[in-house]
Amino acid sequence: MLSQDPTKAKLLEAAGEEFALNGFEGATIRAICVRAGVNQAAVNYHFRSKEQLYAQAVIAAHQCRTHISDELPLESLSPTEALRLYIYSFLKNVLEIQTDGATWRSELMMREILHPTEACDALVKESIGPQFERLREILGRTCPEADDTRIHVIGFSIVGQCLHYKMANAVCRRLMTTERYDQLNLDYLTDHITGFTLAALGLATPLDGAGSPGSLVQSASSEVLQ
Amino acid sequence: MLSQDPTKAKLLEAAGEEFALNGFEGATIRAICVRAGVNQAAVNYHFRSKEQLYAQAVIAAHQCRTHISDELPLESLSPTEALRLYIYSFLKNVLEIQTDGATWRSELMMREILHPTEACDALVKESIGPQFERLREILGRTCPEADDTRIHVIGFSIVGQCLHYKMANAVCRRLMTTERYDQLNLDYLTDHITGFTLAALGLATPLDGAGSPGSLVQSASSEVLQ
Amino acid sequence: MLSQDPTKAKLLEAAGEEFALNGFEGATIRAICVRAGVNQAAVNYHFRSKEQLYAQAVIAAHQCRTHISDELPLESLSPTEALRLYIYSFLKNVLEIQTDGATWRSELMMREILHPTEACDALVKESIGPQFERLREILGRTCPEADDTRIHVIGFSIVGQCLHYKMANAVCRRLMTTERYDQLNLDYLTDHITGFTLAALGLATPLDGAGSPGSLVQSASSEVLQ
Amino acid sequence: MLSQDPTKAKLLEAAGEEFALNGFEGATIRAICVRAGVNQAAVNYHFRSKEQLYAQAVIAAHQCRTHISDELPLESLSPTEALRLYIYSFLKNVLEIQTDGATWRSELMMREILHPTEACDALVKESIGPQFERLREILGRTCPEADDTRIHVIGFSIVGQCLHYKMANAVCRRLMTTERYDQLNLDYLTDHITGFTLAALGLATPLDGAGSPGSLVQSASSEVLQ
DNA sequence: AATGAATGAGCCTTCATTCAT
DNA sequence: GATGAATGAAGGCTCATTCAT
Repeated sequence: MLSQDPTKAKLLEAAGEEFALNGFEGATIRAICVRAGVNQAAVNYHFRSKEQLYAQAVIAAHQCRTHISDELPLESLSPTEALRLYIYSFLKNVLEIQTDGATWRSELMMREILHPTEACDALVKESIGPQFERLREILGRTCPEADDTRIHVIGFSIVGQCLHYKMANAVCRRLMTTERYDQLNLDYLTDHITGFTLAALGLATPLDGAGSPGSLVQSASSEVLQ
Repeated sequence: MLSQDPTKAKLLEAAGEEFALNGFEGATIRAICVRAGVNQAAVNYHFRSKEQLYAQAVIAAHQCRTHISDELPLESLSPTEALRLYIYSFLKNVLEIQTDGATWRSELMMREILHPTEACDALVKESIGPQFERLREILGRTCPEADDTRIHVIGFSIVGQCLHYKMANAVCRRLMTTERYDQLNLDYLTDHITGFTLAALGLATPLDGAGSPGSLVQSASSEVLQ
Repeated sequence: MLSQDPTKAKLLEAAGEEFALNGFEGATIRAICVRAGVNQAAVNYHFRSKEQLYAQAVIAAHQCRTHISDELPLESLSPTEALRLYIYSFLKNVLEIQTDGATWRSELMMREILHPTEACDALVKESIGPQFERLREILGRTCPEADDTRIHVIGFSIVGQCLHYKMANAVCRRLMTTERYDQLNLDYLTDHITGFTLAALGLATPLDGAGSPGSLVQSASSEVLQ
Repeated sequence: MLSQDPTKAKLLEAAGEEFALNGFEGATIRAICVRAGVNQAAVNYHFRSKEQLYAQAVIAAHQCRTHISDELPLESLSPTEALRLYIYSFLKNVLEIQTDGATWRSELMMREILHPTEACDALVKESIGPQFERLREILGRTCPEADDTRIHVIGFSIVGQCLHYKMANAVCRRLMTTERYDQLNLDYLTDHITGFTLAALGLATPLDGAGSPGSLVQSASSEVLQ
C-alpha cells in the first residue's frame, strides 16, 4: 500500500511505532531497525537521515488512516445527523477504537501537532485539512450566516472537545474517579459533545444534565478510553 | 520561592526552559548547566538523576503560575460572569499573554499532559486539579441537575476548546489564512468560547454567527496568538 | 591507452584524482564512483578491492606522465647542457607546469613515495627508475672517476634539490616573504640548481651570489610555483 | 614537559605515534586511546575533536625535538666547520638516529610538510623556522654577496639534499643494490652533502668521485638508513 | 558544597563490500 | 556485464553519570 519495497515499508511502519512511543529524540535507529528486522544501515540508505525517516514516517502514517470523508455519506444526512456522525467518527478515530488496535498512528499525529516539524505541512494538507473541510461544509449548512472565521472557531470548538480526550487523557483520568471515568465510552462522549455542540448552535435543546439524547449511531462497542 | 539554594533554583529554572524547548530526551544536562551557569556535575549532585530533575522542574514550573483561584472572586459574580471570567483567565494563561512573556511554563505543562511522567500526579493534584475544581463549582451552580460525570465532561468541553489553541496551534494556523488567523486574539476567543458554552448550557442565545456578544472583561490587550 | 574498457578507465582516472587529493584512507569509493559516473559496486567488480584500485591508479597515473627520456636528445648535448636540460625538465614535471594543468598525478606520486605501498615497486621500475637512469648516464660522463654509489648520491643531491620545492612547498612559502617566494619561477630554480650542481661537480665557477648564469633553455613561461 | 596533565600528555604522545604511522584519516581515536590507556571519550573532553587532537599532537611533537640551535656552538666554528656540523646534525635528526629510537616525530613532520594543515604555521614558526635561520646565518657568512633570495634557495638546496633520504627513502632503496644502499650511513651522507655543498659554494675542491673528504665529526655510529 | 576530570554506553552515520537480479 | 539494494563493522562523537579532590 505504501510502497512496493518491503524494506522501506517495514522501516516506515517500525519507525512510526517507535517515534510514536518515544518521540523523535527518544527513539533510536537501532530499535527501529530491530523492530523492522532490517540492518541498521538501511535507514541511511533508504532515507538520508533520522530526520527524514521521521518525516516520511509521519506522512506514511496518516496516509493509512481512514478518512472520514471516505466513509461517511454526509450529504444525504440532515445537518444534525451529519454532525453527530462526524463527531462519532472523529472520536472513534482519535480514541483509536479500531480494527487493528494500533494506537501509534494517533500518537504520532499528536506529537506532530504539538511539536510540528517539516512534516506538519504535508500532514495538514493531505490529512487534517480535508477532514476539517468536511466539518466546515456541515457547519456551513447549519450556520449559513456565520463568516469564515466563525466557522473555523466553531470547528475548533468541536475538534478541541474531541481531541481533549486524547491529548489530556492522563489528566482526565486523574480528575475523575475510576468509576466515573469508565463511563466515558465512545457513545457517551459522542452524545455529550454532539448535544453540547447542537445546543450551542441552536439545533437542540440546551443541556440540563438530566439525560443524554438518544444515539443516532448504533454502536456495538462500548470500549472505555484506553 | 522555589528554593533557598540559589544553585538549585537556577538549575530548576534552566531545566524548565530546556525541557520545554527540547523535551526530556532532547534536552541535555550540559545545556541546562550552561544556561544555569553551574557545573555539569551539579545536576547529579543536587538531584539524583536527569529524571528527577525533570520531575522537580515540572512541579516548580506550575508552582510559579498564577492560579485562577487566587485572583478571581468568582463567588461574587453571577454564574455567567464567572464562566466568562474563568475562560478569559484560562485562555490568557494558556496563550501565555503574560507579563514576563515566558512561554516555556505552558510548553512544559503541555508536554507533561501529553506524555505524563511521575510528575503528572503532582501536577494534577497541586495545579490542574484545584483549577478544574473552581470550574466545577461554577458549573455546579449553572447546571444544578447535572450529575458529577456530566459536570466533568462539560468542564472538559470548555477546557478542551481553550487548550486546542495551544495544543494544535500549528494546525490552526495552517488551516486558516493569515488574515483570519490574526483575528484570533484573546478577546475574540474569549467571546466565542464563552458564547458557545453559555448557549450550550442554555444561558445565552445560540450562536447564529451574526455577531459576537459584548465582552464582559475590559481587556487592553489584543495580542494575537503567538 | 590505459584500458580498452571505458568504465575501468574512467574509474582509474577518478580514483587517481581522489586518492591524490585525499589520500588512500581519506578517499571514498563512493566519491570515486560519483566522479567517474559509475555505479558504486563497479569498483569491487572491476578491481577486487579498494587497495587494488589504488595500486592500479598509481601505476596508471605515472604511465601518463611524459618521460624525460622520451623528449630529450641528451646524447647530442654536452654534459653541461644535458644536465641543465634534465633539471629543467624535471622541475617542470615536478612543479607540474604542464599543458593540462592537472596537478594530481604528481600529488599521487608524492604520496606513494612518502608512504610506499605495493605499487611502489612498479612505480620505481617503470617510471622513476628509467628516469633516474638517464641522470646517471649524464653524471657518468661528467664524473668518469666516480663509483656507482657516488653517482647515486650525486643524483640524489640533484633530485632532492628539485623535489624539495614540491614536497616542502608549504614550508618554503612560509619561510620567505611573498615577494621573494614569487621570484622562484621555473627559470630561476633551473638556473640555481644547475649552477649549484655544476659548481659542485667542478663544471662551473662556484656560486658567489652575484648573479645567475644565463639560461640555456629558452622558456616562454615564467610561472611561479603554484 | 608537555603538560602536567598525565592523561592529556599520554594522549598527545599516543596520537602522535598513531597519526605518524597511519595518517590523519587512517588513525582512529579508538587506537589512540587504547595506546594511551585512557577512555575513548577523553579525546573529545580534552580536545574538541580529532582534528584538534591532530593539530596539538603535531605541535607537541616538534616541541620535543632537539633543536640544532640548542646544541651547536656554531659561532665558534669556521663557516666550513659550521656547515658540516649543521648538515651532520640535520641528517641525524632527520634519519632519527637518536637516543630513544622514536621515529614517529619525523614521520609526523613529513606528513605535515607534505600535506599541511593548520598546524603547519606553528610548526614553521616554532621549529623549522628557527632551525632554518641558523642555516641562513652560516650561509650569510660564507656567501656575503648573495641576496636574501639566493640565501634561501642555497639553504633549500642543502635541506633538500638531506630530506630526500627521509622523504624518498623507499625510492632510494629501490634504485640501489642492497650492498650499495647499506653504505649510506650517517658519516657517508654527511661527507657527501657537505662536500657537494662546499664545492658548490667554492669553499672546497669540486667532487671528482675519487674519495671523500675526512669527517670533522667523530661519530661512533655508523647506522645505515632504516 | 561543589567541581574539573574521566568514564562506559550508546548515539547516528559512513564505510567497503556483497548479494540478487 | 553491470547495478540497485542491503549489510556488518567501524567510525567519530555525545550522553548522563561518577570519581577524586
